[in-house]
Amino acid sequence: MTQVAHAFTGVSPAIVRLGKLAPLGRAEIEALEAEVANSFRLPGRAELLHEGRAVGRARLMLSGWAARVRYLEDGRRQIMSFVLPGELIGHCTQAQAVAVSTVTALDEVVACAAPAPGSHAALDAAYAVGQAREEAYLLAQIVRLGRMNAEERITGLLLELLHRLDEAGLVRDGGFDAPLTQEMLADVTGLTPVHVNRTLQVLRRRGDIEWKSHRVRIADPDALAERIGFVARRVTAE
Amino acid sequence: MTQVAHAFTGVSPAIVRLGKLAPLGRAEIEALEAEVANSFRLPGRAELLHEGRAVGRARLMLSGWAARVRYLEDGRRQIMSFVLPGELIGHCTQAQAVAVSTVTALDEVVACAAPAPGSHAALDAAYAVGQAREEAYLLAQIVRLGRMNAEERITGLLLELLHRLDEAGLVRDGGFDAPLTQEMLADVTGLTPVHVNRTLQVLRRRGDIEWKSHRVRIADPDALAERIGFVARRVTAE
DNA sequence: CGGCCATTTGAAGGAAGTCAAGCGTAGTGG
DNA sequence: CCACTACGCTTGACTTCCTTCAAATGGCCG
Repeated sequence: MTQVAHAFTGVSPAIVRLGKLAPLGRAEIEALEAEVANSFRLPGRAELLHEGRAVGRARLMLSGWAARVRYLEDGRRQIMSFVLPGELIGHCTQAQAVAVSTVTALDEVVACAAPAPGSHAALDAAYAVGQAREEAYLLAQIVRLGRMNAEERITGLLLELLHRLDEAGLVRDGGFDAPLTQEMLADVTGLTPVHVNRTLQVLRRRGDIEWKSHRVRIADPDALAERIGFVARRVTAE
Repeated sequence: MTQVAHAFTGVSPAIVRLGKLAPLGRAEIEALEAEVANSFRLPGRAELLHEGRAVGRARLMLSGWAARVRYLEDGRRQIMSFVLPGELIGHCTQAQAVAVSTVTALDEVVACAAPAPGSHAALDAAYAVGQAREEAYLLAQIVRLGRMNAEERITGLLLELLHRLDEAGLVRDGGFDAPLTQEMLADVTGLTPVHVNRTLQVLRRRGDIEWKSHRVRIADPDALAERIGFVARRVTAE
């Protein structure tokens, strides 16, 4: 973990996203920036949290993607969810907490300590909303895996990612950068890499998506959402 | 919702289970019993929470089973998780919270208001642990649906239920009562009722489980857990 | 007894998995 | 500059697990 300094522009997407969960005041932004100044960088494959080990202080993802993963004894791997810029790792209200899942960096990740809860009410609100969202993402993932076919799983996931990244301002020209290989996509959708490949081809030929060298574009998100019945869930009344 | 009174013996499993999450003192037990005295009864199929609607006060399941469900437009149904006696419904730290899933009673359910957080430290600790467990259950469900075959999904789920019910003292002779039809089991495991039926037959013939008229017995839980690689996750250091 | 619901069974089809090989491209080192 | 490697993507042939459709059986209760 190397200490590095960042210009505000480099890290702002994360704070932008956090601020959308609950409106942050001047004090909260300052508390965040103080932590951002001490952000650290992790290479791909590094572990941010290890299942069964004590959860230290919560961390805030500033850039890069991480994944909550679990391995079966015979090597099967399941990615349970992604952690994107502006999202928290290891946030919990429990004292003696132990990580329930390993969190692995998928590419180079920049993160910082999350300001401790209890000091800023607005930040606590954002944490609470963030936690509720995380739960909603897990539920959506369960529905994808339990009741959707390969096409629906992939498009549903991509639409969710589009929404989440959009909130962090990480969507440009209707597309986003994703550090995902087809194998990772298989591990998150519960499919095999081969089948993911074939399904992507169908989606590409049909003009639904473009996916080239880690850049994903969805032609018509609303139409696609309509077609597969995707809904972005609210976790809070306005 | 009819108001009914309960003898302590009728409701204790729930409190027993809650007390296992964090040691409760005399004051907490009394606060719980005060709420239990106003418990209410809901028939099967009743909704305890409706997706998209405001979450009122959290409730504590005293007896019966509930399920968090989601329907797709074409009628496909997915049960995302079960809520068992001693577990909370609608607990969240957010102010303007909105339910992220509908919760439906699977059979007759008795529940009461959960004592509000903030008044008893030990109870808050139990809530926090309960929430962490709930997350762990969702993650386990994701792994089952994403990377396990029919046999593993069913046995894995049954082992989890055995553990959870055992903590509430609801396991007798190595078995428990489950208000589940094979159709519900299909909806939770992401399979079809027909395939659940065939898989259960295999498990029965092999002597792994008995399942007759809502009574489930697992012959050798430890051996079965070993075989499919089931692990009950800790969420807290001892 | 008759109706209803859950379970069971059979036969056939399909979505996704497995195995194995062939590409393309980027990085490395002689 | 060109092997040589490594990794990710692509393709083909074949298999399997699970689904679908449809009908039969069994238990429970009015």
